[in-house]
Amino acid sequence: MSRLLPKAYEPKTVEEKWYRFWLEHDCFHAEVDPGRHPYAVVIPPPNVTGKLHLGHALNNTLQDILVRYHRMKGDNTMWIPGTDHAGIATQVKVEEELAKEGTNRHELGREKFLERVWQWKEEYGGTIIRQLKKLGSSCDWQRECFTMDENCSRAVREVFIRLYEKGLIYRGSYLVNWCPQCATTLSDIEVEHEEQTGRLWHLRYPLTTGDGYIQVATTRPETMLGDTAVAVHPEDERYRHLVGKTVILPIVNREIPIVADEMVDPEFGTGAVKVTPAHDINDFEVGLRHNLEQITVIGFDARMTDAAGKYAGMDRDECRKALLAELKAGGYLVGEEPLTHAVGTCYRCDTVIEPLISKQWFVKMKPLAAPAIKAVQDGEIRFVPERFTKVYLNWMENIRDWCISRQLWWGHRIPIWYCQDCGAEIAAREEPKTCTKCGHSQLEQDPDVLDTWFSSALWPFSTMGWPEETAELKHFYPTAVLVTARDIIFFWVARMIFMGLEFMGEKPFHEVLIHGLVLDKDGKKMSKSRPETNIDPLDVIEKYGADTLRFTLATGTTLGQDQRFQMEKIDGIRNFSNKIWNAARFVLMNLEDYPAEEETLDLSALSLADRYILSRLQRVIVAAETMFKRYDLGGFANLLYDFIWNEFCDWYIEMAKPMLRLEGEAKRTTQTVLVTVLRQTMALLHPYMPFITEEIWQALPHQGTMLILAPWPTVDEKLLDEQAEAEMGLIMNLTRAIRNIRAEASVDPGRKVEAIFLTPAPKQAILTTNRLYLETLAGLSKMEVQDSDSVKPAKAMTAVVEGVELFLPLAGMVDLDLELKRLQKELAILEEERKRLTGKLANEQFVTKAPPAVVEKERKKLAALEVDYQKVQNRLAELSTAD
RNA sequence: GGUCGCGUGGCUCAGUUGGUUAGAGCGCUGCGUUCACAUCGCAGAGGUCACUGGUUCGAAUCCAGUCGCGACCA
Repeated sequence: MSRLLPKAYEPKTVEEKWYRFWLEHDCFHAEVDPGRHPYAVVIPPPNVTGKLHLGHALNNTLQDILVRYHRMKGDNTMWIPGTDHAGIATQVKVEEELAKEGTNRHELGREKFLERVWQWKEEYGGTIIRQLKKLGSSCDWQRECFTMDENCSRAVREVFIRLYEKGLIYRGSYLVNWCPQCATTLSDIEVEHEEQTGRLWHLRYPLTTGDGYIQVATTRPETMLGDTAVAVHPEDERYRHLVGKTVILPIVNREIPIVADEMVDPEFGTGAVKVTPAHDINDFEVGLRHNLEQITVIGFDARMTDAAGKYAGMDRDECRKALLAELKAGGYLVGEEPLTHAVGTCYRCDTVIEPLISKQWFVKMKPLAAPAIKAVQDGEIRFVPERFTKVYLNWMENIRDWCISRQLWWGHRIPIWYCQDCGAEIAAREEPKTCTKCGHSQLEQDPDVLDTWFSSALWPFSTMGWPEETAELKHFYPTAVLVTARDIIFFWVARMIFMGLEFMGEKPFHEVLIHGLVLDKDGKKMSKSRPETNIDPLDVIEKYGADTLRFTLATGTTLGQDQRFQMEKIDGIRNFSNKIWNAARFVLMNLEDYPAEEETLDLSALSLADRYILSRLQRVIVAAETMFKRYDLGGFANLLYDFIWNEFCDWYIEMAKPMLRLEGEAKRTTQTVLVTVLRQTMALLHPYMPFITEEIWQALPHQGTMLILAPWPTVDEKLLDEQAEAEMGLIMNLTRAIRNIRAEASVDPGRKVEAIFLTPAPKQAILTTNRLYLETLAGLSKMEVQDSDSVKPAKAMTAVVEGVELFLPLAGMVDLDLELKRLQKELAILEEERKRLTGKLANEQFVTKAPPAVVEKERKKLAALEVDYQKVQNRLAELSTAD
């Protein structure tokens, strides 16, 4: 490989090259190996027809970071990828395609339609997988799964049958969420609640006795045709006398009772509500409690049914208008007011949901929820951040039975057959030939399919071959961590937990890492309706490279918090990539005479800068350990950014430059440190930016074949060097002080100046041994180091840094006024801080109650401050008298 | 209505169990093109940490309340 790297980093070719290389060397694949510590992750399977969006990019970046980190740490790391068949979403797409051809699924028939869906899947299903690869995801592609493949399908049937046989799956009549557009039921969580401004109509229902009315308030007047009661709160004084009486339902002329039920909120509307058990979930429950008739007046097509009398056949919205007109004419409509309320809409198509009674399949949840609650309460499964535990528990504890049948064709067909002769209901793993009851062979399978989430709930074990007792399950289950966004806790995380506990007898994962959403630059959810705010991650990868996208997303991550995505940020990280690239170029350019084969780090030969940067590197390695444990991936990314840019590039490389101009051991040691630090830094950064780090690592002297499989850096305690960090700190502060003076005095940047330092002996040594750094970094022509009581230069710009008095006798350039102002400003700052500290230490309470270490620290601080303060003050006095 | 989160320099955000003079990136100002990088360097300006009260020797951090924003559940 050429060591002549281009001046600017070009991600495209580099990324393609290394991804291919890793695949060719099978780096992502893991085999069962009982001798090694397993680390398994299953991907949240994206929608098979989907395209990568920024949410996926974040989700998979985080997973890949964890996976690459653990792989380098030596764990037997396996990341199972795959896709979800996404029932409604996929079916809708294919139906759209059919519509363009002027046909539809009913004309095609079920079998032909499913062929089309599979065709579609073959054609477009690979898209998201290819995109995941572009992101750099190091998934074990040999283990790629699909929720409709043979393995997963078998697991689905097995789970269904076992639950059925246990009595935990049943078929029942219940009020379900019906989407008239998608023509299917939806589970409770597939319904989104949208705030809408509607109206609250007040209707009066005449009492049967003829002596008055009861006034009800409703947002859905058209459902009155199916009213079978009026309800009031049992303790509502206004209505107590009416409970038990009946009213005549206007227009319909049905006599219906007034019942008392706790469900009614006396504060809302008139305090009396109409009860429509067939069209509202609360009313449905009231109906059950009071034995009310359920009259379905709206059908599956969102049109009024025959039970609606003369309104039959009318669309629900038209019916509302017509009905209101008639009610008004009849004097039953007594008022209306605007009201914002939550309306249930379909999460797919946004159509307003119609609650309807129908026969559906349900999973009985209470028995399954109990262990799932316990596992989390006992801390066996840990949510990160912890607060999501509550979200989960809240939902689990109030869970209702799960409606799992969907009136779709694309999905796992419910494994139930009905005997056309005797009506028996047969659950079977394979299609039965004859009825188990009557022996006849006229069997018909239930036409419905299962909720997509039914199959994804089994994902952690179905992908490892369950119900077979595979070696994979034994070794890799439970998986280590599940990484997902918080909007999917109910849909998926919760269901995996109870399914895992029920069928594996063990939780599916130890930890759940919940990350936030990626919002647009205005902090709004990205949506199709505002395409201008949508950023396509593939465009970003194309332009800036996957590393940049990954690092941008990673640095923006704080535990569980949403992040805004801004292109300015991308630019910043692109610059960071370029910075790394050029730092590497610099190191490589200075390695011509470097004997890579004999690389050894001789501790006794290290310069202060060497000791400093090596020590700082150790601190980064230490931080990695604790930050990864806490899942503070964003924090560690920022730490690396800072270490690389500020400490390594801005300081160490600049200090290395003069060293590299020397000959012999000094140069060689510097080369060694440059290589060592850069190589280790590339390792630390690799989980975040796999491509550029591999590219650089390969170009540097190294051992082993590739960085992706290189060992994770470990701390070398010998290199932790507090003293070096402190001494370097002094050099850095003096450098800054000199630069500051130079800038304020407008000294030409190219001009070298003289500097005199006055300080007691211990610091003199530090300054003299490290004079090369000061001279180079601060632009000094010569420097003198003298005792504190030496004669001070009369005309000079000055500063005091950590007890060191600094003089720059800028011949002909010293502006006395400017200098006085500078020093006065400095003194004011010191003065304020001195006051603060003196006050604090004078406080009896503080000295006695604060921890001694804290008090001691403050004392030392004050002492050091006093010195500087005095010196600045003296200098000011001198200048004033000299004037 | 319930639960949760957020409110920190012009903008976007960090801030671990309360303890240096509250940090970063972008933006802004001034200077700078020979020797890794102008996708850069150096220097600098800019914050009563939403508000009120409380706990504490000490609060951006803990508690209570108020206001504003967001999410989820009902």
